[in-house]
Amino acid sequence: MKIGLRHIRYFLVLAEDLNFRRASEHLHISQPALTRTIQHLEAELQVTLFDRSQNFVRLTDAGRAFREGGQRVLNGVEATIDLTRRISIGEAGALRVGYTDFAIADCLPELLKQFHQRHPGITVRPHHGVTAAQLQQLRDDKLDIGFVTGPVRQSGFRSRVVQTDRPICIVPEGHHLASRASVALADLADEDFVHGPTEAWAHFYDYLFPHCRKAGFQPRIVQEAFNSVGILGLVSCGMGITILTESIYDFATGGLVPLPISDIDDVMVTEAVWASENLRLPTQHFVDFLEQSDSHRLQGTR
Amino acid sequence: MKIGLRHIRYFLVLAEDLNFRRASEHLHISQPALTRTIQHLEAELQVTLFDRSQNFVRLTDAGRAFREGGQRVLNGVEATIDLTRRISIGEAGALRVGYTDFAIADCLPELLKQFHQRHPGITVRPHHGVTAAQLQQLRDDKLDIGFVTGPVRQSGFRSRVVQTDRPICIVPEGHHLASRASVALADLADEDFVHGPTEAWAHFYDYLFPHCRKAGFQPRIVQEAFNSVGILGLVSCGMGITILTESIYDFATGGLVPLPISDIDDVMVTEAVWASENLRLPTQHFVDFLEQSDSHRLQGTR
DNA sequence: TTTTCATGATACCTTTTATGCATCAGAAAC
DNA sequence: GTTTCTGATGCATAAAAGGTATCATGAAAA
Repeated sequence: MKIGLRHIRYFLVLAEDLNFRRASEHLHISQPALTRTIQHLEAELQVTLFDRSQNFVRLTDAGRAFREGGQRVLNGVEATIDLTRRISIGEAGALRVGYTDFAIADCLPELLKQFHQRHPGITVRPHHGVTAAQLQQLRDDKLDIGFVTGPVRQSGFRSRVVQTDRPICIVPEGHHLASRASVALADLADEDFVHGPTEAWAHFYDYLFPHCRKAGFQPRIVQEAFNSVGILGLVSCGMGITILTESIYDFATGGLVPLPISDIDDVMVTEAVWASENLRLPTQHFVDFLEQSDSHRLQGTR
Repeated sequence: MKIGLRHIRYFLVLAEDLNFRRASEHLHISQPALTRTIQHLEAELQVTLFDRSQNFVRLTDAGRAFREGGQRVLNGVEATIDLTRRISIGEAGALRVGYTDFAIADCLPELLKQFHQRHPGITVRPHHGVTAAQLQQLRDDKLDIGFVTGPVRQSGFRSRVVQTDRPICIVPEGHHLASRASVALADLADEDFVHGPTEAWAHFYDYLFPHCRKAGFQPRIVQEAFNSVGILGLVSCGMGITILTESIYDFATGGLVPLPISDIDDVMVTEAVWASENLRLPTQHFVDFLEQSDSHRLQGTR
């Protein structure tokens, strides 16, 4: 015969009462049933857990150890059952959220904060990644929600615009354009550009380069940085100029001048994107949350 | 029906195999028995743990959580059973050891180190206390073994001499006796003495004062310190002289001069003392250990 | 297509385990 | 003494777990 939770439950009540009859009443079983269960437990352990006499019952040293361990076990079982139930109804769980530099710089912090308030049991696990990487991770079920540079129109995904950014030109202090109130794209034709990694940033440049072509030039890339912070750093030390978004610029530490671009009318969108089917419950909750929050605060914050 | 360890064991094997038939073979039960056990588990939890199809079985998110928790529970049960068994045969446990300043200054560290080598599963819990306090704690079953200033001849206790100390006189550097090679007790009759707390140190002064009386004087106490370190401190800053043991003097930081006392022949004994009956297993092991170690290194080390 | 094979679920019966009732044996209280 | 606690035991019953045979379904083979 094997030890089961029943033995531990009975044992703990008896260890509390130190009286077979009273413990059996608390357990709503007969006294002989309790006596035999404890006997079986002791036989299986090959350990005497209680010193019995007609006058008193008390724990042995081994019994005390078993009480501590048994209590921990029961607590563990209860906690496990509770967590499992909560996960199954979507009250608890983990949500793997991907984000780009553009998303984390603007809408994401507030969005995640509000989501956490609504679903405090769901742990958000953020993963930084460029758009292409996030889409692949979504396909591989490595990610539940991505925040990417849109628009995303691949099949198998649904998406929702969460943020719009107007691109701005960023030049170092002292640059010959720095005193201008704004620039037109054509003004930048002869400038040196600092650039993000070409492949990884494809989604951003897919948006930007057509505008440059329309203005009659191909940006001259002189430096490639690893990420947006790196780009701003290279610009601030005079390696060239760049085009990014206002929210990214807010992260700059100084030595930079932002210039509106007069002849770009459309905006760069950041979208939340998720698989179109077989959503895990936390993901479904996040999608529902996104759609609800549309009624309150819509799209980009600037 | 309630969840038992059986359900968890079966579940974990199935979560590993993800195949009812193979899992049932690993469990040495029939496939229908496993199917029903898992059904009962899911019904009791009100949670679907496995996605089943004719082609594959896989864990749900909730199932993954239950697997982690269940594994922890089983590990906890196993560890608890193991510890309980080891305690019951005396392989593990706790030993509450009391000690005086005299004991800790000499024999105790080596003794405990050797005991730990022989019984690595037994945790020694040291409790500092003067002789009287330790004897009371032994009576109250707050302590298993005491190391006290002997001799102890109260009924209900057994004891064994573990250390003998020859008292020495300790004077500050520059004291008028400091240049002597040794002193006789009578030489100290007019000195100021620094003293331990009278009541707590009764067992030590019961040993010392009769010698003084025989030499024709009652020590003049000018300062009472809280413990032996305090006594040495007060002596070193010139408040008076004291009589302690050589092993205690080894703890002094400087500014002190030890002087043998020529006319004290007997020694101060430190004894291990324990209750004479109903010993806990760790205590019994320690007593056995003490009696064995007598054959190797006997009594005091100096 | 049809057949075969492997899967998990069910039905039915047997075995094992747990429980309750009645009772015993020993110590303490009266 | 007698009563009244205590925990333990014997026996019958109920509940749980297990085994065998079989079903339904979908994938792979013929």
